[in-house]
Amino acid sequence: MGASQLPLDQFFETHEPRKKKEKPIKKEEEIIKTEKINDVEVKAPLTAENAAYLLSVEYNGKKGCAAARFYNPRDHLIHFWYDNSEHHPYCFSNIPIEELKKNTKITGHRGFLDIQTAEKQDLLQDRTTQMTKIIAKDPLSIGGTTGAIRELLPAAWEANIPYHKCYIADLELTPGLLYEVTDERLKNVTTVPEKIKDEISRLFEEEPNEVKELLVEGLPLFLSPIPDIKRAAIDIEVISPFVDAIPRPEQANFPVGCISIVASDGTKRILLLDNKDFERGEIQENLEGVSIEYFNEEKELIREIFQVFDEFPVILTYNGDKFDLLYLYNRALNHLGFRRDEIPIIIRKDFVALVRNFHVDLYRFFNNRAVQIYAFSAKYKTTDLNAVTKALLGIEKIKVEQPLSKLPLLDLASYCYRDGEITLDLTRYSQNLVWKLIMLLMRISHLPLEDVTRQGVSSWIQNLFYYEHRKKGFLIPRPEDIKEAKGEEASTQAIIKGKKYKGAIVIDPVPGVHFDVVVLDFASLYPSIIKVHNLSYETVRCPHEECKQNIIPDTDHWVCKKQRGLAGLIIGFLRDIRLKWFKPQSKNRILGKETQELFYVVQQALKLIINAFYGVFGAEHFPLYCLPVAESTTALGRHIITQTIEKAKNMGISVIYGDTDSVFLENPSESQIEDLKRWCQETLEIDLDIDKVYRYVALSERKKNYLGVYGSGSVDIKGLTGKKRHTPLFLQDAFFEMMDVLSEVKVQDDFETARNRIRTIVKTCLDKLKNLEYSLEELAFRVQMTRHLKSYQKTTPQHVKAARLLERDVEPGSIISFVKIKGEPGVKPIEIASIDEIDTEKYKNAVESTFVQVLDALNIDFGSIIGIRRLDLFM
DNA sequence: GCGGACTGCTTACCT
DNA sequence: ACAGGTAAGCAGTCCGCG
Repeated sequence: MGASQLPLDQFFETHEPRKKKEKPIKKEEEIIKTEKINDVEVKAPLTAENAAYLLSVEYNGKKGCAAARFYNPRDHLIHFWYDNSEHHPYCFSNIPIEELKKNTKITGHRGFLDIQTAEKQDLLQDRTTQMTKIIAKDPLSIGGTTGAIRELLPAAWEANIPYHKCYIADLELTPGLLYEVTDERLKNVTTVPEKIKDEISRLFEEEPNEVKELLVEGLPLFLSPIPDIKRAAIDIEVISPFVDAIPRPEQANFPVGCISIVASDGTKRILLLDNKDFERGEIQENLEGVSIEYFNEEKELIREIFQVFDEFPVILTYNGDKFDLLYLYNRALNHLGFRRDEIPIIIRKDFVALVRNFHVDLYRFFNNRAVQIYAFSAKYKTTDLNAVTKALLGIEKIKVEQPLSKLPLLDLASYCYRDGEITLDLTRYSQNLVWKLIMLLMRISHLPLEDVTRQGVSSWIQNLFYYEHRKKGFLIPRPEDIKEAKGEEASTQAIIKGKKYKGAIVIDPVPGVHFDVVVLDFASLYPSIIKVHNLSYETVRCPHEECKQNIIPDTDHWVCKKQRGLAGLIIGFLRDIRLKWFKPQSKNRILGKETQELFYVVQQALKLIINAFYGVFGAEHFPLYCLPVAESTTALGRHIITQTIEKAKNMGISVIYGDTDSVFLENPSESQIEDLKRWCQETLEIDLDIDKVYRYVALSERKKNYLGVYGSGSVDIKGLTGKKRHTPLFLQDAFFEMMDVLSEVKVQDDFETARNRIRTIVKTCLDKLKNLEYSLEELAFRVQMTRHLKSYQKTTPQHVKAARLLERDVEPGSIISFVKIKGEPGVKPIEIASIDEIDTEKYKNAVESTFVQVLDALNIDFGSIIGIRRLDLFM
């Protein structure tokens, strides 16, 4: 297959002219130096029989070159490979080479190596341009130190790309794929089953060559087997005398009392500091089959865990970057007298790494908003370990009644073990779904393992773009180049104050109950728009006079008719291969469970990237930020939904609601649906699909707020207060009781009985409230503190008021549980409130407004439901 | 001095 | 550290009120 003849040499000839073998060929040992972990170096070349998966590239300062790390699935070890292609860091200047050669500051720079001319394609101007390539001995000489080469130039291109990413792009490497070394070169040896390759290729027969090239490049990423890399989760507990304060990893003042190690090879260990002041307690149920090892000295315990780090190619933690590994490092170095070289941990700028293998902090991965929303449909709302495992695995952390530092040793061990176990399981459940997802995202973004799990979607997409630029010989524009070429003015005005441009539209709902509602939506609307309308930073407001007539509706922007835009090309390909192959085939039983599962994860990974594409063009910190692209995308989106609604109305269909990319149709006939779909396909070139069919939908006049009941009786609740996570539990419960009632409604007449049952629910709820039969926990509003307590300067929201009454540190992200009380200050955290302080009047209002949202839609008056007299009585 | 109208801040949600 | 749009509740401000 194509990828097995990776055109490295060809690449170097066209884009990377290299001095022809002036240097003596290195001896094999030097070229293929692999290291067995534990510092025992062995020669284990990456041969065809010994091929290994590329996991990362980094710059090795000692050796002065790029170092790649591979996972060998046979010995489960990490192997190192050092660059032998004489690749060096570089950047570009637009100053002619002769002139630059005279600049002695540059040619005399201590890191200066060479200077060359380079022909590059300038996409913004749509022309080729002569650039001067300045090559340096080390990355810091290009940038990152004072007086670096990029600072000596009036303007430098491609000077801000971290060297390891640069190396990956230039050698066209794909982390996550299988490599061997032949003829002293890294060679991708991934193979794709011929049959599948042929079938997919057929689907792309009509596509232009550029797309076919992407296909050849892309298929191995999606189809090659994903290694189930041996990995261990670790979790540490610190014995602190302070009950409420979480130990500070920077200080690491208290001993590490317990460490759990739970690994994919079946390893189950607990390392315990045998503290004689502590009660031992009894062995817990979940510790069966776990090896519990006692240490008299903390130093020995730490030494043991450092040893363990070397036994596994990948160490998993949950928040290890900010806590566990940082704590271990500082504890070992500053309190236990370890030498730096005895600690296998490196504190890097943005994360904590391991010297010889990999540290994956799952907290950072699950905290990624795109992962949370697109991969896991926002099943977890907060990203603490408990919330995530509860949502994904159905398992929770062990609940403890007393502070951790007061627990008997074996209870602590049990608690710690569970944390390790669920951390590992997060990567293992559903046939390693999360692990496979990570590996696929690595391949698609071409980012190393440690980067892809920590960086956001903008960085994934940035790297994917840069990779394609380098591969095609396109000059990567600087942010200011894009700004200058496109202007900074938006041509639309946002509805929300402080936003940069206008977004989607939401159709005013037609209030009331509507039976037999069909919801149609445009499949990945924004990605489709970007593809179909050729939107990209270089094509929107392109330099050609003749394209200026090609206006995007509702804006002053135009789009290129001459060149295919890179964004549209890439996203179009990713979208098409997902829709045409992976999504349908993931449901194809004939392929067998394993393949189906792989395809499911692939389409999930693609969805993640695809959905984020539009957003990054509107994000100022994205290096290819281009407001006109984002603005054109939403403008076309508005145009498309508006046209569709117009058409539907002309066809006599009643459109009762719509939001961004969806239209709610009341009781349309099948032929009407078909006609509308065909019209969209033919006129707008975007596919309109049936998303869901409701038995009935209840709409109020509020947007983004509705209730739909499916034929099966299950209820879809959108935006209603009763479902929001800060709503007190007693109210959520009453609300869901009402939902149960509504799910049984089949025809209009059923609302009569429903109404009576709802009346009972509301009355019971209000009665229990009046008699204070609810607990403080049930009455608590649970609101997240998104920032540090002191940062609330402008106003003091209630949850902040409550948090301040706690008189302790409250970490950003934590949930404050508070109740509303009579008199000042109006709220109290449940920790210090008592039931007789409750302000029932305020709660009554909350009950009313929650129910009113639904009753409004059913055209039922809240007063009538509980009876006006009751309301008076209540007060 | 106080309440209503208004704006702004904050959170949680929708697409 | 991907976007904008909407709802709700409260905090804070301004204005009128002989």
